Amino acid sequence: MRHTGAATKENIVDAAIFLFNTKGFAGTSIREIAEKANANIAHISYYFKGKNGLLEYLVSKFYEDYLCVIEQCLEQCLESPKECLKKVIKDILYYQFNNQMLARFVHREVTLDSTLIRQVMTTYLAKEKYYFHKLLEHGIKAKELKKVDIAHFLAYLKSILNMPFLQPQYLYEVLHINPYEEYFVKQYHQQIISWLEQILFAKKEEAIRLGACHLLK
Amino acid sequence: MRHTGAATKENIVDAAIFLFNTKGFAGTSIREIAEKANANIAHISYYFKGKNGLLEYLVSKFYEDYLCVIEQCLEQCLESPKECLKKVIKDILYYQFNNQMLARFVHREVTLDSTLIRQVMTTYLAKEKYYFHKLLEHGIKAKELKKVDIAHFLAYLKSILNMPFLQPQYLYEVLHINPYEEYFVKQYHQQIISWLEQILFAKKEEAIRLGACHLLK
Amino acid sequence: MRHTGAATKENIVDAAIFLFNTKGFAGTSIREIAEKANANIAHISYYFKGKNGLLEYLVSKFYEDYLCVIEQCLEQCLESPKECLKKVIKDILYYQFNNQMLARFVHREVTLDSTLIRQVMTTYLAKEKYYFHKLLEHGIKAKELKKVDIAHFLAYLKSILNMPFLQPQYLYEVLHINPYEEYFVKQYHQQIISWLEQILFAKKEEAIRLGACHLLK
Amino acid sequence: MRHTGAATKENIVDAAIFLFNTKGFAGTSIREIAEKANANIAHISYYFKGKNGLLEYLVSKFYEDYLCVIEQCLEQCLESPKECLKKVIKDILYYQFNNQMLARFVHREVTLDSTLIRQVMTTYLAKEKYYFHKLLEHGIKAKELKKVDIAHFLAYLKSILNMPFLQPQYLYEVLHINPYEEYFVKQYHQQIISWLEQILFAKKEEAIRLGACHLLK
DNA sequence: TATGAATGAGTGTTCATTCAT
DNA sequence: GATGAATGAACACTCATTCAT
Repeated sequence: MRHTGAATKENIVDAAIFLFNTKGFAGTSIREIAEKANANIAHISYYFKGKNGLLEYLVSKFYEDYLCVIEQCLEQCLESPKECLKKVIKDILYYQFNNQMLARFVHREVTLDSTLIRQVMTTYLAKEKYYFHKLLEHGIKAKELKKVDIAHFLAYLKSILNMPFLQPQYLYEVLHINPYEEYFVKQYHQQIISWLEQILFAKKEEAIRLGACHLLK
Repeated sequence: MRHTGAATKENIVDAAIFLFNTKGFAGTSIREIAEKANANIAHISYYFKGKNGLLEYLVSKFYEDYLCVIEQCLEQCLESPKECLKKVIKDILYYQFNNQMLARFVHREVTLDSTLIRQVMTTYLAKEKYYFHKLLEHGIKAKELKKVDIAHFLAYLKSILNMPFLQPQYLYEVLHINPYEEYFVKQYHQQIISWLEQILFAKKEEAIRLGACHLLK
Repeated sequence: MRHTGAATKENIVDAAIFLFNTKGFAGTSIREIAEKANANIAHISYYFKGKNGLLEYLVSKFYEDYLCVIEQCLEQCLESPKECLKKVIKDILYYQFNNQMLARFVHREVTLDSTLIRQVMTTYLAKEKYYFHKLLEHGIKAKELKKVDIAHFLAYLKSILNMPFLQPQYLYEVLHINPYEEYFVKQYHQQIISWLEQILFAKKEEAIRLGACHLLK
Repeated sequence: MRHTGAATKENIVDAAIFLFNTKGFAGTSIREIAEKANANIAHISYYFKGKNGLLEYLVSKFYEDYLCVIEQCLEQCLESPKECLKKVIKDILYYQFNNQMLARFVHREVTLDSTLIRQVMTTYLAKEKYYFHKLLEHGIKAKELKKVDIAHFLAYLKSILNMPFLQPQYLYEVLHINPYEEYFVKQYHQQIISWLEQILFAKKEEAIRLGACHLLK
């Protein structure tokens, strides 16, 4: 049986994502991938220049699309920084939800020490940080956002944005939250917004109320 | 040359933690561990019943000590749930800080799908959840804590408690925060407390102030 | 240097037969086989799915050809059961003689307790027994053969058919019979026929003679 | 728990016989033996000078007792060579029946090529051959036995004497004869005697009858 | 371009033995 | 004398990759 190159490549990608997600990169052999993809073992080296090439391909794919999502947001968002941040958060959540297996695998693999990972750090995550940094800065200047420590806040934001996709089994089996159905993202999104309302977003009402109080004195 | 068992065993554990932390469990060979530990390869199977036995040993060790930390807190904390929660958070942070490599490795490995992980989930993490659940419930009843969705809050809390230890290189290389020096924990601890003040802890002052305001009307 | 598959495979089979014959299956390592066959160690797993696969292959090969020999005999033998039996015995002897090393190894290995052996028992040896049983029954019915206990006779026949190939060194070193040269088979074959003449084959002459005696009375 | 040396040694011997019988010498590890014998692994090297020492011990034990059986027979047998031969055969059968596992293991191991086996050949089996040879020679001289080729007859005799103990599973599973119960030995013994009556023992009756016939002419 | 065959390095594990106690 | 710990060699096997076709 002959496969068209494109289909085979796609099959390999899908199989790799599934297996890397489940068993980790180092814990998966290209034999397993080829078998699951109904492809020849040599295809992997052929298309992706080896197992590591496949890893690079998938990680890059994830982060490139990821950055695309952010960039599209930033382009469209001509409104306030706050609304823009809200949209970015929502889009990132849905992007990760729609690529759950890839997301889990990449987020896990990114915790290792390797040259590939260092590259990712300086290429994609630095860029991501830049976007967020700019957005937050603007928001703070515009007094839409509280004066928070940006670095710490980013650590905070990243951790809650990634957590459900890095540890879905914890949510599912321990907390009895099902992160695989769409209802979850909606709910989790609202939750994050609610947290940000308290932590990040400057509260106009309170300001007004306080002002009112002050006036009464 | 004969080594004493205890020292060799400890060397293996240390080497394994270091290497698993750096390269992942599947990415590390027992030969590397033995070499780094200046031990015989057979020692690993001898002491830990194979590579998987070593994994189980380390994961169990981490979580047992982890639960110990929580349990000791709960025993000592006869004060308010809120203060108890604060102490638990602080102790967990410092426990993870003092076992950074082990923590990173375990948190990463726990994102895989395997029977070992499932055991950990149902054994240790279920217990941890139980402790937190009880604490939060009490706090909410006592009106020291806001009425939050406990499951979602736990996801939130866990993610920010673990994040710096799971992804220290992100902090270090992207955010330029150094998570390896003690100053970081102190700061991060305060940060978390500050977040919780806004999200979880019922604000007495505000209540009073609001009350005062009300009186003024 | 690349070897053609067929040649390498054959080399492995030959080396394995030689070494298993000499040192036994469990006493031979695949390294030795690969070395003797001038093949890569991985070839053995590659061609035969592991050492056990190689064992199964050899045992099956032996018994399949063995049964073939018997079946061909039975097909051709349209004469008397007695003559057919004689031919089967001769062909089995020569088949084993021509595959001495394989025969010794298989006969030895078949004395172990394992699932493989049990399969052989129920697959090949049961079939062999069926053929012999049928043949003997016919012969007995036709009064060409004496009324012997078939099961016991089969045990007897098998033991003398296999013995020289299972224990050639006993013949050679203790009895000073050389079972490796063709002269031996010829002689041993005659010997067996002579034994069967006395034990199994109904003696026409005697019957006649006795009859004659009887007439004389 | 301390074992007395003698008991431990016996346990090891029993365990070794059982396991060697089942899985073969090379297929059994001293760990398994020690475990089954509830003994320390070091005991085996300690008592028997290693695994090979244990092998030698068991093989020697088997053949020494085996020769003892024959020698006792020969001493007691002051009657005719024929009756003596009958008794030897019976005693050998029962000796092997009473040491089934050891017999199977030794008979199997003796089909290998090794220096140990060569020693056994020249030490015990040569002696056995000598006894049988003498006995047969006497019998033939005394015209109690037919003039048979002694070497071939010995091969024949050995094969039928050993077969049920070397391949009990063939008897059991293929021929549906149970070689493990005492009834079998009795029956098999009679069978052998019956075969020998036809092959080896000079037939007085026939001689007489023939003579009678001759007279009648 | 696509692929089955081939490969040597590397995997985790088990081995029989030795040694200090 | 008896034994638990220690050991290096060997085990069967799988790995990712390469190569000729």
